[in-house]
Amino acid sequence: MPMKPSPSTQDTALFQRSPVLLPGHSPLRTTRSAARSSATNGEIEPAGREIHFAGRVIIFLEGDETDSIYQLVDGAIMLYKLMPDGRRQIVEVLHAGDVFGFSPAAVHECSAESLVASTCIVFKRADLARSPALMQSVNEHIQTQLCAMHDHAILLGRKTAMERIATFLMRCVPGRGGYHCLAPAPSLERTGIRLNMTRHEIADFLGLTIETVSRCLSKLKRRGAIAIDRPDEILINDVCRMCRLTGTEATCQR
Amino acid sequence: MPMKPSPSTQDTALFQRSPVLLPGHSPLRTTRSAARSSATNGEIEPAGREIHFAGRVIIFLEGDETDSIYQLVDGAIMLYKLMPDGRRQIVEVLHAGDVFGFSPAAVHECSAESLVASTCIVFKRADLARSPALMQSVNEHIQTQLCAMHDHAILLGRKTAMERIATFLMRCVPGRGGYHCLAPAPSLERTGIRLNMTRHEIADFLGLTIETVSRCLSKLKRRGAIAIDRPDEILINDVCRMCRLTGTEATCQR
DNA sequence: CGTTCACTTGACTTGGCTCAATTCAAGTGG
DNA sequence: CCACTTGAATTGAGCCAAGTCAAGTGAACG
Repeated sequence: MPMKPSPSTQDTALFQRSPVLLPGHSPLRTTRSAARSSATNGEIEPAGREIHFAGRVIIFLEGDETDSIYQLVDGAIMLYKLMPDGRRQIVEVLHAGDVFGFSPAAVHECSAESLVASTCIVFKRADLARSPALMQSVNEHIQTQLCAMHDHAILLGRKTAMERIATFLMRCVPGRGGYHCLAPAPSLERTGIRLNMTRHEIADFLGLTIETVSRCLSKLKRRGAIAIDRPDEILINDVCRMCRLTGTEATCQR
Repeated sequence: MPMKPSPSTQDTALFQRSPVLLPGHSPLRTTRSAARSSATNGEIEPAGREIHFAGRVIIFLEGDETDSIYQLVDGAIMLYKLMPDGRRQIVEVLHAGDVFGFSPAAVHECSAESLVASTCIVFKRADLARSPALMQSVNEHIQTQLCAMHDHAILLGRKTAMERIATFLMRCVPGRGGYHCLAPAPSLERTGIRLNMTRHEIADFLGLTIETVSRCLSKLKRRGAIAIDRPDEILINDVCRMCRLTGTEATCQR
């Protein structure tokens, strides 16, 4: 799996060094959330600064100095790492509740970019130690994320290209994505999903190439398993059948 | 990367269902550590139960019910997941300080087996919320582990077989293993390392086959980069040269 | 001034060839 | 006997190179 560094990946690293500041969405224009108001939505609340990002905005880069941690309130964010020669791996795709931005050092160990318009709460790392409630919330989410990484490790280490794509598509189905497929899920038959990622990003998340991603999706379409309305809007014709293609549907009874 | 499920992997899953209880090392024969003594070694201390394992003992299996979390005090433990057809992925290799055993559900999301004789402290999950100090410690370690998983994701998703092996060997070098290669490390030249894992386990950790692992090591030996004293005792002739083979040695200056 | 058409651009798809890593099959040695 | 090594054959996924498609952009025209 050598994977020649693709030029567009390189571009991201070389030419988007500074965040893409969209008018009215500057990541610097922050809103101080009511420091002592009751929790906004049951998540972390004390002393956090709320920040809004447009989609496709670089939030920070690997190596940037930092003393903060982030919790995603709404939206979707990807964390990625680059190898010196430009190979990229998207290491996590985060959703509401997920936390990010920590590293054992004073610099970020990976880069973060929003996939869609997103809202985060930012804290100083030091605040964590002071607020048990905050720590509690971070702790719970980070545990779940570590488990998700375990699942992703088996995907990257052992699954075939088709199994990876099927797993990825299942991730995007509301009820299922995360963990053990909730067998009697609300969405049994066909479901439309929105990917919010380009083929390139999907490839870099799943450890594949853009062409392999495209080919697998085409094969699924040919087989009638999915319909591709627009590149990032896909209709899964039978969710449980898709689940069976993931290679890990041990528990699903249907 | 389909990877035919190897028969021995299957055996582990099917025939070692119950922990291998070695005489005098039963995981059930636990020692209640002084509940209010000063911290044993700077790690978590309140209300934890200390447990000792011999090497090669299954600590728990994926799917086992649980309400505990573990912190490894000393030794080495691997966490792994199996696919229904027997493919295995070792998702983490843990060392002193690392925590494990959590999952979003009431059952373990992966299996744990000791690589060498090990000591753990076990807590009830509920204890976490009660003890800020405990939570603090767990939190710090889990953050580091998540970052290590990020590194492992790039290994599994983007590195070549040789880069994976080199990365793995570097992990085993005391000063280096974890994060960014500490350039002016104590051990510059040759270093002996002990793997504590079979070729099979290394393969399942790195997303390769046993033969590929063996071939890469042989190639490194032929090149004079390493000497293989015994299968799991390896001499790295030039640590910094090895580091350069990992594909991610951006910072190392030597 | 709005419509049309040629052109550009970027993302995606498809085909053909290649090769790294797997698979299969013997060994080898402690 | 089991773990590991080695060789030979196979193949899944990568790499290269076109080709398709949709969405602009802009100059020309009625």
